[in-house]
Amino acid sequence: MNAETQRLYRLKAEVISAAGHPIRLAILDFLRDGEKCVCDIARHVGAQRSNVSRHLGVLLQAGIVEQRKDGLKRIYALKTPCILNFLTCVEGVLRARAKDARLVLKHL
Amino acid sequence: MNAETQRLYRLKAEVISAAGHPIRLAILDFLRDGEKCVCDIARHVGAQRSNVSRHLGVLLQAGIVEQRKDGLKRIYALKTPCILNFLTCVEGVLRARAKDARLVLKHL
DNA sequence: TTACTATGTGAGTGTATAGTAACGTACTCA
DNA sequence: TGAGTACGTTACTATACACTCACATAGTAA
Repeated sequence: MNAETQRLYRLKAEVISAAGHPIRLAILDFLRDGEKCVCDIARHVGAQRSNVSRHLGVLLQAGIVEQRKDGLKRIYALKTPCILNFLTCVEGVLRARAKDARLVLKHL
Repeated sequence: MNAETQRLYRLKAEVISAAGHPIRLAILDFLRDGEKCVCDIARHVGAQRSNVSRHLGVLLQAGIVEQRKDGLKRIYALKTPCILNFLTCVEGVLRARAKDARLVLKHL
């Protein structure tokens, strides 16, 4: 594996791990129905505003969301909604995990 | 957002962040063409075997890969190949990022 | 100007994660 | 039985990350 390939994996990992946090996931799911301001997002996910602001910064830098100013507010929106499709696959993983867990229980 | 929803986001984030590491991403990409043993994987990604073994443990626990024994070797395979579809979306994100970067450069 | 609102950011702390080296285990073959 | 191979695991250090508090900034409205 050459350096260029490694660099690409690093960039991809950056994007993926930006989505791999409970709060950021909740944010992405919330943005599914349209753009929102930080205050709404913070209220919805139930976290402190400064913390949410940081998480939004991570998503913004990863290129998953985009931002625009509207007076006092900053409005965030999904930039690449295909991220949400991925959640379907993740749910599949969780379902398979749950099934395995049930099988283990059965054989105790 | 209630506790159950939060728990679900935590579980999903666990799966996603399991994929969000350069080496683990390289492993998943390598498993695309079929099951492999740890020794082959370690050689391919160019990391220490013990390190690769840990990363495989993370992927295993997340339910993304599965494992079987074959004599001395442990063979790992993708359990939910839909994970790879996601990489297409991630590449889209990176392309958009690159495009933005070019635009910024143009206006310097 | 002053007060208020929405947001971002720096500093500090605690926790989680990555990587490595050394050791233990399980299997194979002579 | 003993040597060798393919792994996993433990213990350790270094680094990264999440969270909070306090403060800075920018717009708004009186």
